[in-house]
Amino acid sequence: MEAEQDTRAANNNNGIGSLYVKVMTDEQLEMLRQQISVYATICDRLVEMHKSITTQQDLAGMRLGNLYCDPLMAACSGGHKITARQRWTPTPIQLQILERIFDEGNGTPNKQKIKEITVELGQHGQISETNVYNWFQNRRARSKRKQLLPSQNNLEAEADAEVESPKEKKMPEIQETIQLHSYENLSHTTSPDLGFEQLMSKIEAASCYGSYFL
Amino acid sequence: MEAEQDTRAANNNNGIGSLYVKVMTDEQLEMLRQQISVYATICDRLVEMHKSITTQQDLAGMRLGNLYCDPLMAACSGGHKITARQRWTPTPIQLQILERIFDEGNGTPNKQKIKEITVELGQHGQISETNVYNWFQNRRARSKRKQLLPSQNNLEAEADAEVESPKEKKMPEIQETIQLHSYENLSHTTSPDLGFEQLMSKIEAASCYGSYFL
DNA sequence: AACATATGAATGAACG
DNA sequence: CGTTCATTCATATGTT
Repeated sequence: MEAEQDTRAANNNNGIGSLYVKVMTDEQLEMLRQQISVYATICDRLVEMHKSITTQQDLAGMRLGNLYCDPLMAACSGGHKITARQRWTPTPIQLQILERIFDEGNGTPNKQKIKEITVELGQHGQISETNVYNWFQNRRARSKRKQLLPSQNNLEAEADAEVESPKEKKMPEIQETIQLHSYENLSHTTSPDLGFEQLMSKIEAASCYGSYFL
Repeated sequence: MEAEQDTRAANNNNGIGSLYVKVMTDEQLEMLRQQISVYATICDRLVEMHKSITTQQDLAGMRLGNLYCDPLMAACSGGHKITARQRWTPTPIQLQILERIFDEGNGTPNKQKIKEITVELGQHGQISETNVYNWFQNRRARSKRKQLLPSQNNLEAEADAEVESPKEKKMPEIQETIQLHSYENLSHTTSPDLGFEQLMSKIEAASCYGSYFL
């Protein structure tokens, strides 16, 4: 298919019959082909990987956590984009109420209380008991944490500040569960699968070509 | 397939378009551009997914075959400290097995059972009896709680959970490869990585164009 | 667009 | 066992 159009390339930018056709040189065309086929290959490989991995993972049953198919969502804003929000966000009013309840002290709301609160907040927006529950959990945890780290500094060690918390084992059994690792490091240094790195470099190459054409 | 003649004909802005060489019309060029950019986007997304997934997996302990440095590690003075993960995270395979056992009913595993399970899971990653014990405790508690808090509409979760394959396996390393379906379903509605399906359809679309150009 | 922060949610562990 | 804590993950939002 790339036989005889060299000639065209030569005169493709004269203003002749105004625009009539844009032509590409053989080389350009060829480059495009390569690029596309590279992309196609990469995609296939990636999809393959993704499937095999997710199959395993989903299989495990997890990872399906949060889907909010709020029935209301459909109703919201006259027949338009279903902005399926993936996580609940308290409305200002709800937040206000929550904060008030939280400040009232009274510690952790029990189940009954949560139900009540949920009902109350429900008048101001979609909400579930779980949301309320989580909110209090997080609120408590984070307010506590704030107290503890007003001025914390470490020159270099990043995340693992409070590393060793000497845990006592209550179970009479073996509790040799310590597991090492910082996954950041691992994932950066050791590639999970060899093919991936190669793909990445190919993608970069492709993008490189791409910058010319796109 | 049908395209070649047609597209040329489509270049009708001027009759002169009939340069009888293989050039690309604006439309074709545009199509190519779109195709490439689609591929680029797809690749990016896929790479992203892949990374996040493999990261998780690493996290989950896939890669910690090489273990924990023990108290010795503490002695590793100086700047380099291998950060130890403080809490156990089941690998997908372990999770799978645990879920299976849980679903089998049989309530709370007794000590003996826990020992057995621990041994079995130990083949797939570091784990202790305490971990197993806790896992069952939590699993039970939370599944019970879920009944009481019907608010969150995870309508699917249940159904999917029961799509368990009747396939029986004794060997823990057998991978069940079902449930791609449920994954896909989830993706259709709203899923954490919403987009995979869309990507797939785009890829198909791209391949479609591709069949012409490539 | 890369990076930072806030926060909802998930979950292992611990407590009473 | 039921409940709570602590940590982590993921996403939404904001900043440079």
